[in-house]
Amino acid sequence: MKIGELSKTSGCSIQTIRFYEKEGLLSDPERTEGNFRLYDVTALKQLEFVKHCRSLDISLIDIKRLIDLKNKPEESCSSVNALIAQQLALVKKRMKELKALKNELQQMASTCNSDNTIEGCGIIKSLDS
Amino acid sequence: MKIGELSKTSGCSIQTIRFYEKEGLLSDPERTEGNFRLYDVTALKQLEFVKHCRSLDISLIDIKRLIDLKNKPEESCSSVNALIAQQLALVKKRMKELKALKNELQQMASTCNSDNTIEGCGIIKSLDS
DNA sequence: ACTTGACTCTATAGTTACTATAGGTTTTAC
DNA sequence: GTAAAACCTATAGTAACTATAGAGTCAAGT
Repeated sequence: MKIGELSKTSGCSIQTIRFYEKEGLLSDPERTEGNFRLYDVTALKQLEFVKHCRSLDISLIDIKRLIDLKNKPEESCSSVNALIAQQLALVKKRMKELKALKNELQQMASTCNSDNTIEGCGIIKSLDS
Repeated sequence: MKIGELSKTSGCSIQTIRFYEKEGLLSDPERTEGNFRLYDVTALKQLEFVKHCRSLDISLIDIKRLIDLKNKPEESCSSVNALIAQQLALVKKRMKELKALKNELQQMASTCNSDNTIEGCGIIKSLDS
């Protein structure tokens, strides 16, 4: 299949596919005589692997590491484990931050009386302090 | 004070201060004869306003909007309210996403037996599916 | 008076993960 | 045969900074 079909099948935009290729996350595809990229099911699977990792917010560099690890099936998977654990720690940290944000924003929102002018606005006041 | 002192007092890096100025979040400061930026307490307050907004993950564009609103003290503060509400919605949405991420990552992590090889690694398997 | 070092200046490039565009080529359908 | 659709590469833009290069300014010490 050509890139347009891969794009539709995978749900990745054409530019994103070309971008992943340039970043080394997808192997260089075959080309037609006219230089069009040609993909097979293996390429689709590669792309879906990347997509799944991205949906977990794993960075492109880490995805590359995972791909490299995948290609060494006999090695220990402790590095895979470590990578996922690190990702999990990152997510937990961000969640904690967002929780604090949410609290402050809710607190602020509650101080705003929408009949008021900006002059007396509780939100602006709390941002100023 | 000069930019170095403002940087230390505020906790913002020098480059960030210059960047905020270029983006119009801080008013253009006085200059010494030798073209060094000169700040006063007002500038420090402006910077702290920006910093506080950023700590709430409010985008620079929205901070600019808030600053513009601050300068119209007689207007209704409903737009301020709307902006904060929108920010809150954003944070809530991201929290929901992260919660789902966390669950999947935890689920994945639990399938990894660190004695195993990559070949049999449950994490890689779930990423492949 | 001179030099050294700390501080500042502007302008530019790099970061992440894409998205969008320009300008050109190839293929497909009628 | 031609027009539209799909494809190609290369480059610039996004957000919010951070880092660098190369130059100018200023204060202290000799």
